[in-house]
Amino acid sequence: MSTSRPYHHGDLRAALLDAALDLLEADEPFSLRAVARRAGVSPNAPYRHYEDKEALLAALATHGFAQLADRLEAASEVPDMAVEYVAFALAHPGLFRLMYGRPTANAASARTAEILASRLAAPALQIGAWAMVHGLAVLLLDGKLTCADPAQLVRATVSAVLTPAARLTAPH
Amino acid sequence: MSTSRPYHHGDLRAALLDAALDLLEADEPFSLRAVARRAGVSPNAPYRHYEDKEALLAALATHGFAQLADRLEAASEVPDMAVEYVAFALAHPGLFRLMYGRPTANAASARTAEILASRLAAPALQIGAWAMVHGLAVLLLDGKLTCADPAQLVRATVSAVLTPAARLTAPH
DNA sequence: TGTACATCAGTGAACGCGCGTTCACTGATGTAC
DNA sequence: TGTACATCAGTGAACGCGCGTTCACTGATGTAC
Repeated sequence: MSTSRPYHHGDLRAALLDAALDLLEADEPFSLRAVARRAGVSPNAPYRHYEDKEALLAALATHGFAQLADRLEAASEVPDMAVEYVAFALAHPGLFRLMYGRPTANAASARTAEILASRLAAPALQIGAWAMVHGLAVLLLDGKLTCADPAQLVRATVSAVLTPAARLTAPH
Repeated sequence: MSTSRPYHHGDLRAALLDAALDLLEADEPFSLRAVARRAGVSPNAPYRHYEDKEALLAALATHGFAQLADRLEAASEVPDMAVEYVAFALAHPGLFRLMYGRPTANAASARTAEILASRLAAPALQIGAWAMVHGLAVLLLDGKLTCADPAQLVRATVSAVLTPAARLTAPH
């Protein structure tokens, strides 16, 4: 990668993904043109690598879900997973919203749900835990809940609500 | 209100709110122009009644929160409130998203949170309950959870997760 | 090793679109005398 | 009761904008002979 930009980019496909993530991170208005602009490329260069805007969005969502699933998998206990989930949302608000705000990419989200579920016995508990953690994330993102230390809030909430419930259905 | 539309509308302010709600209900792309169109009025007629698009959105959000709070207040038990909350979101997806997806209107949302909270003792429980119910609503709206009978799902989840936890902190 | 040429990955200009908003206007209403 | 006039609530045309996408193109790359 010399300093004088060559005509051919090298790996524009990846660069576009990065640029798009940057854009989401910066909370700037998202558009295909803006992505191209940030990648330092003409407005229609992306069409060499993604069929249309939708295709780029889908790639972003898939990427996001993979990252989230990795973080969740690395956490062994339910409270840690909850903290990771919310931390991911707060660290990448634009990406998180993108991931959940679109009809497709359910295959990508399935792994996330599975991982979360694998730590809890009863199905109703799995759904409840996911919903609660997701609700915390969304309410924090939207400013309906404010909190200086979100991780602490998540731990407190999980231990007040979830752990006793989980205990009731766990084998003793 | 004669059949031949008079030059003066009569109550365009309210009609615009209705048109906007219709538009949200119909899940059509929301714009000030679309609202005016649906109200049968020229593109800039709304400016007689709302300072700008933002002002109309704020009025919609306030209206939505008032309606939601009324429904919650009418429910006396926590599980019923949870069902109402989710039912409202599913019945008015566009409005619900609008309500929560904007920085302002926190005063309007406060009443909702208070009502939800007033039924539970510990603060962590209040937050957890709200988060879980909100999470269920959002996941259902976004198609990440699918369910033939959402009300049943909400009841099952609440009774599996929330009630035991509430019992643990309630005075006996 | 050298050259012809197909292929690939970019450019830059242009399209049509709907948007929020502003402008100058006009028809209807209601109040003062 | 009748009229002049200020005020109000609409109209219709126009603005500048950024968007997604298409078009015809061109510079760079790599392969066949």
